[in-house]
Amino acid sequence: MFSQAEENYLKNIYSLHSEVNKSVNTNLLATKMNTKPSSVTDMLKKLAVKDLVDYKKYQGVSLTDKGEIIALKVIRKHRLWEYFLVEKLHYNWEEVHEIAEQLEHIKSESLTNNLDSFLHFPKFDPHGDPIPDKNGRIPINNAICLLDLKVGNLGILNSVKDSSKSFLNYLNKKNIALGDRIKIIDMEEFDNSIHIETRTHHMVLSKDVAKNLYLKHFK
Amino acid sequence: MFSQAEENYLKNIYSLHSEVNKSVNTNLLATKMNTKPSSVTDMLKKLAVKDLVDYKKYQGVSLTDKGEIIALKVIRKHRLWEYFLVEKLHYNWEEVHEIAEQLEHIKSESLTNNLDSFLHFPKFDPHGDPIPDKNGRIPINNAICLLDLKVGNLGILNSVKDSSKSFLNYLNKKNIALGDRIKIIDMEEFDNSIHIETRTHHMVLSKDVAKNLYLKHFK
DNA sequence: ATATGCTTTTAGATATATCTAAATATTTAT
DNA sequence: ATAAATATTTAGATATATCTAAAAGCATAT
Ligand SMILES: [Mn+2]
Ligand SMILES: [Mn+2]
Ligand SMILES: [Mn+2]
Ligand SMILES: [Mn+2]
Repeated sequence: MFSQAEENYLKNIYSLHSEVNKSVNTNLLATKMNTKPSSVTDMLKKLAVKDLVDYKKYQGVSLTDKGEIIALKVIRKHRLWEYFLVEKLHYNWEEVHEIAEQLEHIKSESLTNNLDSFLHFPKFDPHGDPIPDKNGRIPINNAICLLDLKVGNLGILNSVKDSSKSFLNYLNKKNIALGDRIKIIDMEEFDNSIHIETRTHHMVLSKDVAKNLYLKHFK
Repeated sequence: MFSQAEENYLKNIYSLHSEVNKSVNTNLLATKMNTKPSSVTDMLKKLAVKDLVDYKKYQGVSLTDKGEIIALKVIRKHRLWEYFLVEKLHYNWEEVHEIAEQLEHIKSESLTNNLDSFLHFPKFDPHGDPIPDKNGRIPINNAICLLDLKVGNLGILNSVKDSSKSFLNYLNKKNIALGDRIKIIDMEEFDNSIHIETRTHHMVLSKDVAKNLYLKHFK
C-alpha cells in the first residue's frame, strides 16, 4: 500500500507534531529524517496528493486523519517488535530500536495483531513509550520532562525520548533505568545541568541528557 | 548491503539451480519471478559486477560462492520466520509463506541467530524444507517426488515443493498433511495421475499435485 | 518599507528497478 | 544449410527516491 519511505515520513511527522504541537516545517523534518529539505518538499507533495497530509507551500505540514492512522500503525508495529525483541529474544533496550526500524514496515495486519496477542497486549515498549492498540488508541502518558521539574521534586523514570544506542548506553553506564526513583537536588541555571539523587547514587546530568528523561508520580 | 530485489534474485537462482542442476536461463527465472526477461538480464549484469553470479550473455547464470552464501542466509531467515509464525503465533502452514517473503529481508545477523535459538534450532520449516544453520549448512534431504515412485511403494509425506496458499488449501481440503503415510495404488500412464491410499482415504491426485509432493521412508 | 538572511521550493541530475518494443543470437526443423 | 521459431539482449521509457545548485518566498530588524 505505502512505501517504506512514505511510512517513515508519516511516522516522523506524527512524532514531531506531538512535540511541537503545530504544523511541522520542512527543515525540521529534513533534519529529523537525515535528508535534504528539497527531498522533503518532493515527498510532501506526493503525500498530499494521496490525502495523507495537509500541505500548502511554505506553510508546513500536518497529518490528515488518514495519515495519522497509518502513522499510528507503523508506531504500533515498531513498539510491539521492540517489546518482542526484549522480552522474547532477550535483547537490551539499547539494541532494539534499529532492528524495529526495519520490522515496523512488515505489512500484515494479522501478523501485528497475533504478535500483540502472543505478547499479552503490552501497554508500553522497552523505552516507556505507549503502544497504540489495534484501533490506534494510545494510553495518555502524562510524564513530565526532567527539565520542567523543580528542585525537591521526586519522580519515577517513566520513559526516554531518545532511543539511540549512544544515549541508552550512557544511561546504562550511569546505572539509570526505567522505574528508578529520581530526586532533584539542584538545578544549575547557567547550563541547565541537574543534580539528581537515585536510590544508590548522586550525579549531575547535562541538559542534553535531562531533556530526554521523562518522569511520573513526582511530588 | 543488498537490496530486496537482489536478494530475491539470488534466492530464486538458488532454488531453480537445485531443481534443474545446471545454469539457470533467463526466461525460466523471469517466469519464476513474475517479471520480464529484459528485467532479468539487467539484474544479472548488476549481480555479475558484484561478483554474486557467474553470467555470460546467452549462457545462463549460476551463483558464485559469495552469491550462494547470501542466498542461503535469505532462505534461512525465510524458513525460521515461517517456523516462528506457525509455532509461536499459531498460523496455519498455508498462511506463512507470504509473510515470510517480507521477513526474510530483515537485516540483522543477531536477530536471525537469536530467533533460531528462541525456536530451539528447528531443522525443518512448516513445509518440510530444511533450515540452513548459521554456517549455511543444510541437512541433506533425500525425499523423492511422488511422481518418481512406483505402484506399491509406501512413504511418509516429507515436504511440499509449492508453498502457495492455493496448493496448501487444496491439501487441507483433501486432508493431506506432512507426516501422513501414503501408499501408491495405481499410476495412470495417460495423464500421470496417481491413485493413492492414506490412513483414512483413497484418492486420485493429478500430475500437477503429485509433482509437488515429496516422500520419505518408502519401500 | 526595504534590505538582509533564513526557509522553502524548483530545476535538473543520479541511481534503482521495472517495462515495451525492437534487434540479435541461438536452437530446431526442414 | 538455410529458414523458422525461440530465447535473450539492447534501447529507450517510466516510476520512485534521492541529491545539488539556483531561484523564490517569508520574516525581521533597522
Ligand atoms: Mn524505537
Ligand atoms: Mn522506519
Ligand atoms: Mn516459504
Ligand atoms: Mn522475497
